[in-house]
Amino acid sequence: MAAIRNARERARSALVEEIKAEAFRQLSAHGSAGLTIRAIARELGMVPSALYRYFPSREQLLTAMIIDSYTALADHLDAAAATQETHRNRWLAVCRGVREWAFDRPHQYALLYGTTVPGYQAPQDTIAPAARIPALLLGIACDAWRAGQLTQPAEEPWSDEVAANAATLARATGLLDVPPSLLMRAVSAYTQLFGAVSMELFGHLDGAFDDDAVFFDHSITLLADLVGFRTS
Amino acid sequence: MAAIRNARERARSALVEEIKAEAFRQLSAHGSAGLTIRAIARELGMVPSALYRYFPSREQLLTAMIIDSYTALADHLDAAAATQETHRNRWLAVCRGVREWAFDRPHQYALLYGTTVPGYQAPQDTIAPAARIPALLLGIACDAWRAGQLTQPAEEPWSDEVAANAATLARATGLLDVPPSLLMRAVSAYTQLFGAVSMELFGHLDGAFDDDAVFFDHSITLLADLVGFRTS
DNA sequence: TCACAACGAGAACACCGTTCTTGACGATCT
DNA sequence: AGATCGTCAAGAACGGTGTTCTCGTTGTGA
Repeated sequence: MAAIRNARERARSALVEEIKAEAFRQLSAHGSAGLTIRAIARELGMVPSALYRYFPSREQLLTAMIIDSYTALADHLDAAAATQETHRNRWLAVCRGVREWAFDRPHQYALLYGTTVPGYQAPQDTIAPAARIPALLLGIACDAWRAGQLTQPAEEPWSDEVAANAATLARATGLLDVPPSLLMRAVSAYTQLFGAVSMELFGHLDGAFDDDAVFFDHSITLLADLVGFRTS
Repeated sequence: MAAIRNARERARSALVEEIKAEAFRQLSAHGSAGLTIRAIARELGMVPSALYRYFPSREQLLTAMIIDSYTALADHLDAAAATQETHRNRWLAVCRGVREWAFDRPHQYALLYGTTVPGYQAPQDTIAPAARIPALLLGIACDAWRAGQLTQPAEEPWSDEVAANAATLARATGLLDVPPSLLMRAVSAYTQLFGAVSMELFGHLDGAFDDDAVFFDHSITLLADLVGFRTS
């Protein structure tokens, strides 16, 4: 960020932050459907049209909130990973961190990982912050492999098709020094992680367990084993 | 269903079906945000208030659509399972059926498995049709076990907490004759399945693979192994 | 045949996102 | 210092939304 030039710009960016803060308040209180330009303006003592000086549309405000949220989640996960020594425990801490973060702010999680497709558009600005999360997980798995802390995956039937896709994945992530099969397993675990959190949060596990957290923990353990993390 | 009594009731239920059909048309064309009472009425040549004779609110119309959709998906999956002989192939066919169904009608899938609600409410009427899908998956896994077609799961560290939750799961599903660890694994696979479909559909896998279908197939194979399905 | 319930139409209410115009204010240049 | 110009908040307005209510009409069951 460039240094703040003058009072006007300072006031402007302060107001942008205030608007987002109020928007997050509305989001957590009433969900994204209740997040309304007019309500934000009302709460801030402005007139609705005034907000258009700062965000060209409701959708762009949501985009800004999505970017901030991805960043907040990624920071939260970085911090969770930093608390653990072993690779396996770092991986598990990140998984638990996702669930924790999601349940503390369900509407914000839903903004990121809930329905995002009216014909689908992921604004270019959101993809970089969003990519931090899978990158963190894959990074931990790769670090473990490099440190010799992963059990060798059993040889598996490995068709040319799968091999080609695994190679593309390696290229897309820039992780070319590890076995592609590891990357595939890690991405599978990544989808399982968010599947488990979303299914629980959105009520698809209601009534199945006494304590969903225990199932979640068991579930990420199974997947950590699948990726190959050694029990320390 | 009771027999249709008179012309009025026949007209009524026909109109209910027409409204839902038009609503599904709007849903697939413009997404759930573009699904509007007024647009449906317009298309049907009625006035908006007239629809309130048939559905007391937009939300209740959506609820009816959700129930129909769960039923359609479950029927689709039943049919997919019926095409296969071995337990493993039936399981895999169901997994592929979910993805297939979802990508044929993304908005309808999002209605079921995307963000469900501000503050959450799953109307009681939706839970029975929704439960058919996990029941189908768990049923296949249990059939395989009863038929001796599952490899024994390796002994795993099995805390009292996990055991208690597994027991609750067995009770909730009524599947008391199979190892609880199998049920836990099957539910894990269930969350992974919908995680993989949702992540792909909602754009969280964009750019990772040349062909997402290949990754998906590989992924469900990994999880089928985890559940214990023998490669035939 | 009559009374009642169900029905469609229409107007109205309170919201929503967004646009446009108007007037004031602050920063900048001469 | 004064004129100028861009930025800003306000207000009114437009077209859209879900929903409610009233009012004739019309089919149905007694």
